[in-house]
Amino acid sequence: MTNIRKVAELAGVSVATVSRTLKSPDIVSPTTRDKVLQAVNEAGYKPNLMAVQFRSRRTHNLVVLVPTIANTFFARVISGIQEEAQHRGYGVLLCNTLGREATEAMYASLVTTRQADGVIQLRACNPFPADAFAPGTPLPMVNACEVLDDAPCPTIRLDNREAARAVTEHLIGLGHRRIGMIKGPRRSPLTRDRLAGYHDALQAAGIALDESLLCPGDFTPQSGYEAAGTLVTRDDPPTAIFCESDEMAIGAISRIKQAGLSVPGDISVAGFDDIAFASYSDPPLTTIAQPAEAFGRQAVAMLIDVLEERARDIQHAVLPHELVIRGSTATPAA
Amino acid sequence: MTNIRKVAELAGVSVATVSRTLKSPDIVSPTTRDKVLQAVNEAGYKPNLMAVQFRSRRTHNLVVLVPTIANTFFARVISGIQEEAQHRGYGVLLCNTLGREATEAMYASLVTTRQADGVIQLRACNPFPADAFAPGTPLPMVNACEVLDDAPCPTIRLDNREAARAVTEHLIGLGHRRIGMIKGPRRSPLTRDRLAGYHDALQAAGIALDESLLCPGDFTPQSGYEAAGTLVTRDDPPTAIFCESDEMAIGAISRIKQAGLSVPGDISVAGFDDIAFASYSDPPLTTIAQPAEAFGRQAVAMLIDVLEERARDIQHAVLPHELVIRGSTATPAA
DNA sequence: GATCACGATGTAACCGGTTACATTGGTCGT
DNA sequence: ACGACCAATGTAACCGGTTACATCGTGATC
Repeated sequence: MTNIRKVAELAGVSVATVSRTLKSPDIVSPTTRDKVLQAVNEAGYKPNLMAVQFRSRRTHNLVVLVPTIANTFFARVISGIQEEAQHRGYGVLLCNTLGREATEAMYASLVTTRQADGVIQLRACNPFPADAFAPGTPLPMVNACEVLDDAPCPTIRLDNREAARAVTEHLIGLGHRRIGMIKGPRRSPLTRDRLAGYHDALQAAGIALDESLLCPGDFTPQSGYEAAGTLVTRDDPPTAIFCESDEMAIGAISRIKQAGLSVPGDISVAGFDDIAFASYSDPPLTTIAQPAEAFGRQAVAMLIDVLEERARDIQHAVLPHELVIRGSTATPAA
Repeated sequence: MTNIRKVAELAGVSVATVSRTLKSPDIVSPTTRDKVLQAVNEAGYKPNLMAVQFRSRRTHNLVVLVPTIANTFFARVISGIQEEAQHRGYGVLLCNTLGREATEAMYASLVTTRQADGVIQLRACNPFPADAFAPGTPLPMVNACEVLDDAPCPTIRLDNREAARAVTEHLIGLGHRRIGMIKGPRRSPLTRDRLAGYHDALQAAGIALDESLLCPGDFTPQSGYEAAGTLVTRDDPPTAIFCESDEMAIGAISRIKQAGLSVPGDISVAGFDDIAFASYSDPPLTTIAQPAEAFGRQAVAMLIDVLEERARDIQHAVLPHELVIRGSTATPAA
């Protein structure tokens, strides 16, 4: 393997001069610079970045903890992360944690063992043990999408409560009074906030909450399919269903049709996320569009600000959402 | 930062003893082992893996070059990669290349600069310059899913020709004679092989090839939607369309319905991949199921075999596929 | 009792860069 | 002519582990 010493020998200079030529060319004389660069070429020398990183105590790698990469929404967030990281000269270590805390902790230890500089956590959970860092040190992490209420680090989120209120209000505006909801996982702040927004809208319209219209789900099409099954087979099915993710909405529509009902003729369905398939579903999905790629880009930007100590204090960003009305919601049948 | 020297001092032994206690505990006496382990605990010592990797010239990281992470099929492959890599003690550096050669080359250089040990390439392209490695050295890469014909490394693929033949034969068996095809990108071996399988089936059934029924696509729902538009607005639209990906099939179905036609009543549609949404589309998609996660797992296994020099010679694996018949294909209207 | 083998531990070189500090030689001012 | 100063370069310590080799003590063997 060609290393800096070989190049130095070849160029007839010291290793320091080679290093300087490559790192700060302006402080070596043009003559030696040329000699060195020619030797670098001749030897096909590429610095061993492992050594550079080891010496500089910086890996320029970021760990991304994603609950499930199979979710199209996260796939978009990751695209944004990737793009911004590449642009800033950082690499991305992607970790599919399936929401398991042990797995998250394992990957987070990439930071404590110096294999990565920081973590982007897409789930509401702090994967670091309490004593992982010296007190006073800012946590090398940002928390995006699903965020902790009292996150000890920068966060980037949507106003989920407001978004859910907007969707529900849209359904109420169409004339719906019995509105079901297919929720996300019980523990998730997303579920809690969206549920609160749903409540807000019902309350504002003077509609009493019917707990039995709330079904649990886990964001997958399968769970939407199953939850819709329980709603549809009731004696008094709702006339509209708000799903906390497009994937669940697509599963729900499939189940509703299977029961011989039409969307939106018999039941309106609204989703959340605006994934690519939302436009191609039949009918196209009314949903909340999230700036998924922006989540990723911003997360990287904020994390690097922390890592490179440009951040004065802990920032919290709220990104904009938009209600996108398509064909899956309509006035209820009389 | 606590390092091995602090621990050694604390335990009253040499750094070598600490290192040995952690790496091969059996060669130190139980007495010192206990002393050292206690010191490790007390100091909260975690080895700096950066240093370990630097010394051992092994990073235990794998680079994955994925054309687009937004594709649900690749998301599944990546899950498999992730799982197997974690199990084998390797990390995954995921790189969304968007099929750009320059981006691929940049990420591939993570290997030449010793930031990663090997590459899993999910596109038919060799991202390394010809002189990146000494002649005779096996290329630290495996090529999966879309593979090069003369790959200089292990490959894992599907028998795409046979799979496409099976789908087309299924459509012919239902009575279709005018079968359109929405293809993948022109340069891709996948496109070529699947097209060949389509030809095979037509030829075996004595159906003449109609070039005008072949439309280009790029695997996205959008491209399927557009391609279906050109097929559907013809004077003599096909009675069936074979799409080279489920995502395109879902786009195509959306466009066919928009034209006032029914699936499969007027036009049957078949896809390829069997993504999660395939079951929930309306109608559910007939498609070719690929063992996506197995692609990922096997790619990791074969790459590690190369890296750890267990592989005698270059292996090529062909994974099984399965025709899954659902509601989107049926006998053509009389 | 001297020799030897062996287990346990210490010493220090090494991986491949970066960089503080030392050294050299030349220019400039007085 | 002499010292101050500066630009250009070299020397070597350092990052934090691993490991070849040296050393030491103990018990077995002859």
